[in-house]
Amino acid sequence: MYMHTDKEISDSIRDAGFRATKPRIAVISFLTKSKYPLAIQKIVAGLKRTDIDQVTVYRTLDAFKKRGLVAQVDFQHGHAHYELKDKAHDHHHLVCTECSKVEDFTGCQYDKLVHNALRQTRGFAKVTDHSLELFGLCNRCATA
Amino acid sequence: MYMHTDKEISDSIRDAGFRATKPRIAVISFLTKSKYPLAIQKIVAGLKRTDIDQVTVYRTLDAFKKRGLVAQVDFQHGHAHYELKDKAHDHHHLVCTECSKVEDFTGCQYDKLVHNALRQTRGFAKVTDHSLELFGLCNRCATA
DNA sequence: ATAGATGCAAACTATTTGCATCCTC
DNA sequence: GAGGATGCAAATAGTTTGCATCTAT
Repeated sequence: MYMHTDKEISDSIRDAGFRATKPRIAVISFLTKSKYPLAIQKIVAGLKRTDIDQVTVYRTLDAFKKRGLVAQVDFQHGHAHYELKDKAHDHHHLVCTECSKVEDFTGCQYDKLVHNALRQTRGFAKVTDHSLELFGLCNRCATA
Repeated sequence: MYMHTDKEISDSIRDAGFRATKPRIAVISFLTKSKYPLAIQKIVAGLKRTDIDQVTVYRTLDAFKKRGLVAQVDFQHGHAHYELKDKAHDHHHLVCTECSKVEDFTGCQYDKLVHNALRQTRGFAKVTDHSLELFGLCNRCATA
């Protein structure tokens, strides 16, 4: 999702079928700058100078998620995290259960996984998305 | 997690380092009977004749989760689901995004996944758990 | 007997809804 | 100008905490 200028962001928002409003551009722009999935509160906090309401952030992320622009990620912290979806570079997260440190990894073999799952189950027509997280201990927490 | 009698369930609770109380036995026993991960509310509702407080269910599941007896699963429905962990038979879920139908599948190649992830990342010492869900459309919803 | 577990009330956090107003297309 | 999007207030849902009481070991 190589979006850097406001123009590029606006276009991708319109491509997804939405109006390119200031709040939406700001949310996407902010996510573009983050290395890792963010909690809603972090997004709202990061956007506080722009005076965007929390509710708008919720609605924006929800809408974008439905169109596949944004991924909702669960770190088992009791609230959702969001990141931009980069369809060309599927990746997942390794999360430290002690300190919440996050690192990315790739190579979940999605196609294989889907094929295998559809073969085993009988009641599903297709797979449209997936979530995969690994939980463990980072070096620091493992030795502490 | 082949637990059917109260005796077996009690023992496994004690093995995990807890006291085998009526609420805990009831929660595990109830989960044993479910094919799929359950929302807290479903568990509380299913246990209503036993007069177990919601808070106790939360605490029980939380404690069991920490000891690896129970798995917390995220279907992106806004609340957690729980199921017994069967260490010998790792499985995952295919979830219909329309009607929430769930089916299991196996074969995520956990060891490979872990090895690959630890090789790619530099900051992690070990992986202790994983979550994997596929989302799609069931036959009924796909044709509707 | 004693430490762990429970229940109840209350707090807190996360998320959703309704509606009048606003702004993009 | 019309319909989608926003902001504010308020409601709802999900989860956690404090503390007195209870109970498994």
